[in-house]
Parts: sequence; C-alpha cells; structure tokens
Amino acid sequence: MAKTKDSNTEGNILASAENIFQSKGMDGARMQEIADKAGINKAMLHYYYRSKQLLFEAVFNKAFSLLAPQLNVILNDDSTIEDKIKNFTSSYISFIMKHPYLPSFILQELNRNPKFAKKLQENQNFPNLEKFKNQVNLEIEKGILKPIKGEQLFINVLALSIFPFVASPLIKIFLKSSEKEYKQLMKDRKTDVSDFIIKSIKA
Amino acid sequence: MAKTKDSNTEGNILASAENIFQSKGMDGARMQEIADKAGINKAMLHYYYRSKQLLFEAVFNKAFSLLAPQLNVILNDDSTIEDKIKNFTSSYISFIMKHPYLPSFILQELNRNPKFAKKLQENQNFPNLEKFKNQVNLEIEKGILKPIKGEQLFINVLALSIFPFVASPLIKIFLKSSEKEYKQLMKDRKTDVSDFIIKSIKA
DNA sequence: ACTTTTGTCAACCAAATGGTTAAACTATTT
DNA sequence: AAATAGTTTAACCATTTGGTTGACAAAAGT
Repeated sequence: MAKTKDSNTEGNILASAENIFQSKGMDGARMQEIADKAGINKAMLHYYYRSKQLLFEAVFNKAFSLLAPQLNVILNDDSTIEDKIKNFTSSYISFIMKHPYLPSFILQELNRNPKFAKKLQENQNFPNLEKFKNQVNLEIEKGILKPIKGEQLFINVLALSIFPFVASPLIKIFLKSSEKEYKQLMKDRKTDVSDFIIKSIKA
Repeated sequence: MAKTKDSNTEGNILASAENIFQSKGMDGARMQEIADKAGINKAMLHYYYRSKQLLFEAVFNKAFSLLAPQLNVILNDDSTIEDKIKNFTSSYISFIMKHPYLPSFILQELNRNPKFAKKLQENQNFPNLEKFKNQVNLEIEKGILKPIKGEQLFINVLALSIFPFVASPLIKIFLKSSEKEYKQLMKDRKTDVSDFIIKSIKA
C-alpha cells in the first residue's frame, strides 16, 4: 500500500458504489458520481474494479449475501412453523428497516437482468424450500395447521415482510403518512405480520 | 395527417415506448430502441412527444391510470369486507397476469423519482382509504371481524396480491419452477390469497 | 393550381459517459 | 539511497445518447 496507511480506498469505493447503485440502479448510476462520493479520482474505480459491470457485481453479490442467509431462519431451523414465522418476520423486518433500499435493489436488478437469476440458481448454495414444505405438510397431518400449500405459505411470508418496503413510496401516499408514521407502521408489522399469518393457518 | 392515413405513428410510438420503458425502466431505455421497435425515425419521437422525459411520463401516467381504478373495487364499493377482498384479489391478480411488468415498473420508477409520488399525491383523485378503514372498524365492532388496523389489512391485501409479480424472478428460483408452474401458482392465488386473508380476519 | 400545413427522414451536434494513459507520487525492498 | 512496486491524478479518447436541423413529400386548404 502506498500513501496514507489509514485510507482504505478500495473499501471507500465499495461503500460509495453501494450507496449509488442501490438507490439509482445499474443504469442510473454514474461512475463519476461514485468517485465523487468516495472523494477520489474516477480512474481509481477502474484500478480496483476494472469496469462498471464488475463493480456493480461486487455490490450486488454483497447485497445478496446479506439478504439470503436470513432466509435460513425459516428454512433450516428446527423449531415449529409457528415459531419460525414469528422469528423470521420480526427479524427480517428489523433487518430491512436498517437497509431499506436492499429489497428494491435486488428485485429491480433481478428483473432487469435474468442472467443474474440463472447465476444464483446454479452457483450458490441457494436456500432450499424442501425441508420447509415437508414440515408444513407434517404439521397439517398432525392437525397443528390448517391445510395450505407450503409454496404459497412461503410466498405469503415473504410478501407480507418485504412488500411494504418495496412499495414504500406508494404506501406513504395511500396512508398520507409522514416518514415517522410510516416507520411506526413498519415497527408494528414486526408482530402484526406473524399474528396475521398465524391466525390464518393455525388449526 | 400526411402520407399514409392508416399508419398511426403516434400510437405506434406509445406502444413501443411502453414495451421498452416498462421492461428496462427510464434509465435503461434508449430512444433509438423505441424508434426501431416502432419502425420509424428517431426524430419522430421528438416530433410527437418533445423529449424522453415527456414520452416516459405519457407511458407512466397511462400505466398508473390502468392500475389505480382497480383499487376502487376494494375502497369505494359497498359490499362487505369479505366480499371486497375476495373480489379484489381475484380481479387484481387476473389483471396483473395480463400485464406482469406493470407493478415492477410503477414501483421502480416511484422509488427512483420521489417527485412522481408527490405529483400523484396532489393532483389525482387518488384512491382514498378512509371509507375502507371506517368499514373495517365497524365490522370489528359488530363482531364480524377480529381486531385489525385497517391500514395493515390494506397493506396485507396489496402485498399478497402484488408481491409475487414484483418478485417473480426470485420466486421462480426458490420454487425451481418453470414458467408454466409459476403461472399455475399465480392462478391458484386468485382464490388462495383471499382464503388466506379471510381465515385470518373473520371472527 | 398553388400555398400551407403536417409528417418523415438522413445527417448532424453537443454533452455525457465508461474507460485509458502517462506521468507523478509514495511506500517498501534491497 | 537507489531501485522497485503500488497508488493516485489530470488529461484524454471513443462511443453513445438525447436532441436538432433542413430538406422533402404528402395531405389539406384556398
């Protein structure tokens, strides 16, 4: 390393790139803007990450690897479905409240470029639904849950947890609510969502 | 009009612009690509719509005015909450299946440009939640529904109806499903979603 | 018939943008 | 301290992109 020992240029670049890419998307982001935010020369972006595409992929992969493990709470843990759902919705909503741009970013870019989807499908140790589905069926047989397809339940859990963040501008308009009221509503959802689901599926 | 009478250039432009903008977003769309898809010269786009921004707004406003009225099914109709929800989820999911890009497009652009949100909030006769909230409270008092906040119920209805389309690439990966299986799942949701909600809220 | 208006296109333009280069500068090695 | 390797910058480049212009053709108006 040269020059200042405490200045971590590569890290600064990634942080700025996260900020810009996640709010403006791949197409809307400008390399110059990322450089400005990092307070460095634009050439440094290419020195450390070669191209816009590669810098973007670094941001995307980091974002995805932050979101995906959280899913294991609901997929690979050993508690009951009810506990899993309570646990998951609460912790996932808390997590997203700290990173409100993440879900929109991931979904937008996945929609934009199907190649990303394929890559994720193949390479990663991608979260697997089988265990969850089996457990749902088992608890239905035991009479703990009302009949429901595991896939649909899983989609519902994700939808109720994530959608309010993806649709935040729309929801703020509907509810005519300030940023503060919106945040309170999201806080409430940490328990409201699991209550809502449990009421629906508990036998 | 000049030249050919049957060639509706302005309409062709709008149709092509919808196609391109809705799949690539404002930032990812290219004027040349829209012109190519419409089979006309790029200058025509400016002749009829002046600028990319105005062409985009024409597309956005048309898309929004297609989606918004559907909400009146649940907001301004006079049936019971249960009927409203059954009616809405079924018809909304049917509608989105015919225009799968619309919700992502609207949400993405609303996230990108908060000014759009403000415009919608002010100008339009924007769907109003008050009636729905009052009705929910009334049915709770009457003992028809279990206690729930109208805002949260409304968000839940939207989330369960719309999210699976916004997150379609992700869901296809999770379920390891083909396009066909995915579509079947969405068809099932036309009744599954309302069943799920009704079970949760009915006293 | 001829004038005016409307529609269409090829060529062009200026600005923006991702990326490169060569030189300067700094830290480490020898 | 001299050489080497890693880091940073200003200036530059080629391409892309939204937008414009001027000529021309087809209707419509007179």
